[in-house]
Amino acid sequence: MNKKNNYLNNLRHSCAHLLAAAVKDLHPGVHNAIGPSIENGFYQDFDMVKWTVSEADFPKIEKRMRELLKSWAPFEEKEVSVKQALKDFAKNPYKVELIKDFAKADKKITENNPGNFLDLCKGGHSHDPKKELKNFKLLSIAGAYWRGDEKKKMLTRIYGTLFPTKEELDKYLWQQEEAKKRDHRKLGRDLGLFLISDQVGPGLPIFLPKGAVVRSLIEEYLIKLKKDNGYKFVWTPHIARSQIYHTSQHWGKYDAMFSAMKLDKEEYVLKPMNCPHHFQVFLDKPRSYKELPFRIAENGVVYRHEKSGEVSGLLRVRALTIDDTHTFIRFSQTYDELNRVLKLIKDVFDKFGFKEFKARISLRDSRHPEKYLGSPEEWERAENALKNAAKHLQIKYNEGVGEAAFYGPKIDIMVKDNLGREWQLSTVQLDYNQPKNFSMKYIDEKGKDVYPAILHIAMVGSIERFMAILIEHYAGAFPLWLSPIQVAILPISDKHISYSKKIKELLEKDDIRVELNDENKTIGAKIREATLQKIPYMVIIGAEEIRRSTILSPDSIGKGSHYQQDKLYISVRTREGKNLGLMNLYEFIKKLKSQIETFL
RNA sequence: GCCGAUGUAGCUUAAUGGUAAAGCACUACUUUCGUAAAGUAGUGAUGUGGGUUCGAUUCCCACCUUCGGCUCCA
Repeated sequence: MNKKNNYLNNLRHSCAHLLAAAVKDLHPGVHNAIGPSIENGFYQDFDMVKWTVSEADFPKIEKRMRELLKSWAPFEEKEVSVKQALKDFAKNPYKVELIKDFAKADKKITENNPGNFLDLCKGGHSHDPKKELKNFKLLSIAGAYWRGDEKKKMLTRIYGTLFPTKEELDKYLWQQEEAKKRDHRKLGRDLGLFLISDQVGPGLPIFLPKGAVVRSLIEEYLIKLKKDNGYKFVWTPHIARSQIYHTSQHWGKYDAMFSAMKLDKEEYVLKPMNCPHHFQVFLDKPRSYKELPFRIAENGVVYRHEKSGEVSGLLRVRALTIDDTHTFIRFSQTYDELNRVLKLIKDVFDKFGFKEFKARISLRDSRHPEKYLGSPEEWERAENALKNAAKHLQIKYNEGVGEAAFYGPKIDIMVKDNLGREWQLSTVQLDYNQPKNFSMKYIDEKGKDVYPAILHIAMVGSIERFMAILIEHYAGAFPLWLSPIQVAILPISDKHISYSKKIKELLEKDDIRVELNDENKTIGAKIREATLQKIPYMVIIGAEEIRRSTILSPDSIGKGSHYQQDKLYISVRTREGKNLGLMNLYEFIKKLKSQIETFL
């Protein structure tokens, strides 16, 4: 952590003390637990005992914080004995627990008291509270378990943030507002993309016609990309005998599995992952080394029992579609195949306008070889293959030692969206374990049976989650190629509808997704609606356009085949509000096509 | 799942222990309009199930939905 961050963290952490002081001042008898600084602010946990606190109390608490701040002096840490500390905090069971733990760990115990508020703290504070702690704001309230342990008591957590200057605080609050405006749940409704029905159930999104267009465009793109690069698509059903997950060793370890159902006399479950189904494809017949790399893919729907409190919009759902890919390789092919996959992943990011990304490579903890399957040499080779492939493609990465699964190392790729937020999208996992569980083997040049390695690949992860990320990334204004409606045709009055219909037909003939607004509304209202719907282009048609066109009477349009696109005129406006003026249909279609090809 | 908040029409919001208000949207009619909201009228709602009460959308209980959290360690 750099110096600047330390300074900011110290201020935020100090502000948590101030919050604790204010709440205890309002309700003597509550216990303050811990109050660290976090990524965008700080929090303070309380055991409210017999009181309650809600966001409605924030103004009152903030006011008290400001009052107390007036009398606060610079923080000073004072080392005290265990005995003294236990005496000072005898009434606070959380502090007592901490003091005892620290004593056991032989840590120094320090206290501070910036202004009639004694607290236990390791240090790292403001040297000028009156000045430095001014620009804070309480944000939200939530429950959190003491020490993050769901078996322990639930405390009340108050979140807040603080910045050194008012400008920085305001900027942060503005960014939060902006993120709220882009919230895919709000845009999903406003733009008619998807809905979540109470009758169908939480975490089970339904895609409306426009959302379904976006969804299938994403899927079609991924299918084409993969097909063009040697992947064969398969299709697998959504349930399987429970036994298959015993074979894969997921049973009992994977807690998001839905309860089993009885069919005839046997137990079946909804599939929580596609892997075992895909393995059946490999197992279909004896495989030769000549068939490797053996690549199969499917946008496979899986079902995961996410905790009820964790489902949210499209980000966390219970029915999701994974752009799943399994590649069976021989060991010597690892590096080449990784290179190939990572390159494709970069293509995907390009296509969707993610300019910044970085990777995390999860490695084994070499001090504990017993925790991993396979020999240290195999691991060494696989890990190096991952690192070298990332290096070769100039992907920045950091290493997570000890984060690998027991069956192989992996690489996860995170992208940065247009608001600067990071999302994990892709994952490529090496697996030496499942071939053994399922007895998947190929026959090598010498006629010997050999276990392949498997690459588990998801380029965008869940299509639903990816859509949520895209909606927020683009703030609902999808690039032309991905827009559910690409062109809105807006006749000025109903005298111009017939000509508009012809234009619509001609655009549709060129595979442009068009919507004709023939409602009885003013042109201003139609423009407003199309703009709010974030439709990239509006085509405005009135007397002027028709007059300029070679065919003067709307009735004559389409009669005979003499019309030509370059003789039909339209006016064009963009969703950004730019008036592109009069142009003929040929020019317009050419413009659209070229823009679609460069995926803008 | 747990803690807290929440639930009024398709959306955004109002009000009340005694007929639930409005804007947008929708429907009909009028208007035929030139680059971000034409006019008039109409349809439409208290999440579900219990309880208290003469009477509940309002108070109480349970359930459900949605939202913020539950990884960040004095």
